[in-house]
Amino acid sequence: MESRIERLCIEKGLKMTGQRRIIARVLSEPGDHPDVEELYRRAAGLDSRISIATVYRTVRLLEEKGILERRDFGGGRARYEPTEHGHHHHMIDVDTGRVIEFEEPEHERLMQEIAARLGFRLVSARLELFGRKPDVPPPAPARSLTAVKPRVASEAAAARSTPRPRGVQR
Amino acid sequence: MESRIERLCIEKGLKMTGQRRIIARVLSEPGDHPDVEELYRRAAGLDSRISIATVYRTVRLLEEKGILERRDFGGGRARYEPTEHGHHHHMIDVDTGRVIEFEEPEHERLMQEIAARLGFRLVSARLELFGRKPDVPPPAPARSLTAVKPRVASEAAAARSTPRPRGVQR
DNA sequence: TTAAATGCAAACCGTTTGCAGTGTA
DNA sequence: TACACTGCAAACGGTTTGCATTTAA
Repeated sequence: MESRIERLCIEKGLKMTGQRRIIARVLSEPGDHPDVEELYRRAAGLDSRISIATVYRTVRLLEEKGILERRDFGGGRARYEPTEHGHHHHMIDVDTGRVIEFEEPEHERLMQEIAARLGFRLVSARLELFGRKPDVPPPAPARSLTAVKPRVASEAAAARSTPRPRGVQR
Repeated sequence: MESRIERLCIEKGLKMTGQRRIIARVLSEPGDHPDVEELYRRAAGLDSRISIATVYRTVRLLEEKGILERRDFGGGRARYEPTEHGHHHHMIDVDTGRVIEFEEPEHERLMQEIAARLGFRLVSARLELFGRKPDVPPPAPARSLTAVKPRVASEAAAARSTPRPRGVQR
């Protein structure tokens, strides 16, 4: 079965290698925003003949072709999502790192207005809301936004990513 | 003459070394958001006995003390500004990298509302507008957001920083 | 057949850190 | 005098790249 992204690659004239097909398939999984390492992990799970260099080259190529969009939610790693849905923004759960997308026409209009007031033509915009579920108290070893994969030397660096809710740093 | 940040350092019980005093002074220059290299360049201009490791350690310490805030406007380098003024957001000129701060109460309210609608208590938020002056056509060697200091190997990386206006990559 | 894609390992860049020496309080 | 701070250089983590090899079209 041919994934959506695979189809787009073919349309753009890219060669569909085995590795590319796997990566395209993983990227077609809906509703998440994996970083390159996560992508690599999932892809390697399907076919171990994939190197992380290929994953990096592929997401970069796909971004240049307009098939993917790169996001930066802090933590020092780029995350990717398929380009498809219109303008949308992100609500990030600071406890789990989960990302929820939303659209907001009123907000769209307001941003145009602000830019115009400052004398600019709006090229792009980024709105990210960092929040916490009020009913669920933060789990015991509080997992911060960037705690997806525990690391050693750079944990501090990850925890310091912008914006960091006061009191959650480690 | 004692800078605002220097005073805050003393209040927090930090030792005021010559290097620290210089860095504090540079950081007190109003209305910009330098990255560490820029900070280092300016500080070294005032006193050459400053190493970049000290600049990194200082901004980190000052961030932990709540005196500075770290920003990420893409380009792979953290930028810093003094913590002082209330909630504000940023309009970034994609041609020059210049940053304009603004406040917007209506927007503040809207963000609370969106978070609540999604079932979250808002912890923090980030709104960044990337724009271009409509009257000034992009200068010949188009200076992108991250072109503050021309580099060699990582120019491509810098140009790919989120969000990147299509057609301005190099 | 050939240009594009890959794997490997080394390079790169921003940032952090270990250690021995320096300077503030 | 004690301990925070500093400089240097090496380490680190994410990302890119040179080169020889493989592979889709």
